[in-house]
Amino acid sequence: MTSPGSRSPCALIWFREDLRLADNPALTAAVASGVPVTALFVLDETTDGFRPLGGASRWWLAQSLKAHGRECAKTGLPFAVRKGPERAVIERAVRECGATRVLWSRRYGEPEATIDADLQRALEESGVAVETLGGRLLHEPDAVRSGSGAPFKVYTAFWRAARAGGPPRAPLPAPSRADVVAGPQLAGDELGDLGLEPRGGPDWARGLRASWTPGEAGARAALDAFLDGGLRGYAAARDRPDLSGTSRLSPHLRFGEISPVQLWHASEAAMAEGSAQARDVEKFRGELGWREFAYHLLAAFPDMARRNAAARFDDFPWRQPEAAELKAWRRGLTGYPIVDAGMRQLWRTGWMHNRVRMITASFLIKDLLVDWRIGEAWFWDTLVDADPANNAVSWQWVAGSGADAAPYFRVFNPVLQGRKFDPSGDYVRTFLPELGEIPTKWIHAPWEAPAEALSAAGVELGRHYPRPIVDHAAARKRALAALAQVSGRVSAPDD
DNA sequence: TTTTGAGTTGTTCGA
DNA sequence: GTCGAACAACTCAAA
Repeated sequence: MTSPGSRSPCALIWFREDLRLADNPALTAAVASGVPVTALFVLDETTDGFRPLGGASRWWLAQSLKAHGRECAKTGLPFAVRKGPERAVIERAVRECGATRVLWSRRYGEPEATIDADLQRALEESGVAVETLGGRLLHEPDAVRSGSGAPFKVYTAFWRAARAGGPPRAPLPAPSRADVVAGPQLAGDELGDLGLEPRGGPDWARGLRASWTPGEAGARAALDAFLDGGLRGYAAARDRPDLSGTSRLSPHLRFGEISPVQLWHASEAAMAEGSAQARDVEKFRGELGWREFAYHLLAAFPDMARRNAAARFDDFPWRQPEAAELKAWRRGLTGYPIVDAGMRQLWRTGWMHNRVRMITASFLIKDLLVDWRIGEAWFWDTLVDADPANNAVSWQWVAGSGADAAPYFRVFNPVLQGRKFDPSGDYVRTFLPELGEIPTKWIHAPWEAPAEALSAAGVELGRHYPRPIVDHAAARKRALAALAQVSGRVSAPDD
């Protein structure tokens, strides 16, 4: 065994949630250093405090790592994947390849940020240079502050302040094969041995395979398709689950296959060449803004996935749901078509339209009065874009337990929402084939349809499709009463 | 310090 | 059918 000192210096790029070569500041810095570069990804399922990835995310990660391996190979960058505790794996890899510098893109949640800081200190004490760069976000979460220096708790103010700093930096090109000086190839684990993909049992990943192309090239293709057709009219169409009005870029962003900086400038270019209107581009950027805001809040409230940001919600009288109720929600058998279509889209494709996420979440929280954390956990397990910041912040937003003060009366009516945002009923018909023949007039409330219409459509309620498991009007009253219990109303002071 | 206007995404009721 | 007001009271952000 040779001592590290006898090796020629090299740089280790540690890929994490930035599985891309283009616009990757850490990678660009590694390549620019001029020393040979080698790359590593670590699958850590043992370190204390990490939230295990959900099933859909594990599937995505497996595909994304394969794709990333191919991209690295094309560029001449040695890439390996290893399983084990991050810190020990990185320290060992540094010794093995004699790395004199280690680079990575920053992570923002906990315990990741602390683990990174500790590792950086340890490496630097042993004489290894460490460079941590941004790349996941447009703005560092702690760089945007209100006038009083506190983190923002209201989106509009946050986004206004964030944008006051000017447009984001220009995106970086992917290093070319000629740029890359290949370092030593680290021995790695076979992807198939990592256990990321489901084995045995029903092939639930089939729908995911049919719906997505994970990886940097797939991300680029999704962006091109969006720029081609989706961005024009985005402001209006993004709320319509029966249209293809959204970018569907969320899982690619989640795993860093594409960066928000790239998306920002791509939308800028589309506007410049006249293929998109300012209104649509602004709306799209606003969605990037929500992602930024979620990370901003997560930095301020690291417990966002576990605790109510508004402490008064700790006393909220959640119901202990019956197993059957929860099962009906998860399987899409609540009897409310828009809710059920959403839950089945989620199960089948690993993704749900944003509008329908709000409706299904509102139904669980407000209609069934179930603790938002139960829903958050289900989404975490089943969404391919399950993001530690977005998922937790969004569920708390619907619950009203988030940092901002939500109007107490924000309770979604699943019938009205369905009629308003899926007016054709095509979204429901796509995911609830048993309702395929029901006329649009009753598609969102089949129990209101006359008996003849139901039998003509071949539907017997309670047999082919369930009756509503709760009465929404009554559930709404119950939810408002429960919310009143934790309202900030101060009882009369007895002074 | 105090004040003021606003707060992604809603629903219902009554005119 | 359409429209505007009402729906807690609170917290946030900025003036």
